[in-house]
Amino acid sequence: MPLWEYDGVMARAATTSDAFNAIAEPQRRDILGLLRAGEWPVTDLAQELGMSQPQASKHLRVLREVGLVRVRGVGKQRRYSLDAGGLRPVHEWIGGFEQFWNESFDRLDSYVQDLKHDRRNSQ
Amino acid sequence: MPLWEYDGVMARAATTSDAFNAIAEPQRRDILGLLRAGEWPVTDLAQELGMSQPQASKHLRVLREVGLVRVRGVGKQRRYSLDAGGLRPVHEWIGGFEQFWNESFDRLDSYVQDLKHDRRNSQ
DNA sequence: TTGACGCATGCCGTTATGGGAATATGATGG
DNA sequence: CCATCATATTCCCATAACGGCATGCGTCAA
Repeated sequence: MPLWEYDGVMARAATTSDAFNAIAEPQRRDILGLLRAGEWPVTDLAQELGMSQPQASKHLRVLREVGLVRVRGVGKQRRYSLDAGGLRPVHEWIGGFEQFWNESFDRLDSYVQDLKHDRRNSQ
Repeated sequence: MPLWEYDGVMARAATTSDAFNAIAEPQRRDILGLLRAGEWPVTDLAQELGMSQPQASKHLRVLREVGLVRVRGVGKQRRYSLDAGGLRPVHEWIGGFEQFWNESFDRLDSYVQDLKHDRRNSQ
């Protein structure tokens, strides 16, 4: 049966396919943070962040695939650098909620007012 | 053996425990987006977004646990509302990269310059 | 109290994911 | 070509996470 006709149980969807998911992993955020300081060869980066070399490579692969880092070969090394542009969509999405942060307290406050009101009316 | 002495293979760590992970799921982002319009009872929300009621409840639970939504019982309904404050840490983290967005082109440009240079020298 | 409605949970099946360990691949210097 | 350093990939394990489905639970009206 062709894949496009498959109608069985749909399990978990792929998640390491966009910036949102890439930065959901703490270690990948650490990597990005480190890369703000400039280029890093994998081994140094792994040691600096206390992770194994394979793990570093794997995380870097994810970051590469979603376009958050770039690589450049220098001798036997592969130096990774930041490509922060990929974070822009996330920033913009979050930006759509910025106006609601300050409202939070107001809403909570009016909510509390409602509670008081209800209590007054029921005692 | 007590959990704290367990030293076997450490598998995947829990991921639905903070805002970063909560918003990594597209449907949860949809829910948050919808909640900007105000309070929503679960069923309406599920229908509006084309997801099953149980799925909506499950996603809402995650959002509740990481503090991105609030609930309020109204009759038999449970009305969910936005608690955008939880997005603030994400926004701040991303903010730490904002200065690198515009730099991106410069970096890419100098990278291209290097390439040209290398080609000139090797032909 | 009994239905009915609205929602939360539990269970199952499938896939994704992260970590460790071992191994493959690539580039460099001799 | 060969040995070596730097990385990437593969294999395996354990478990988290999603979706569908069935069911439990709480609230309200009759």
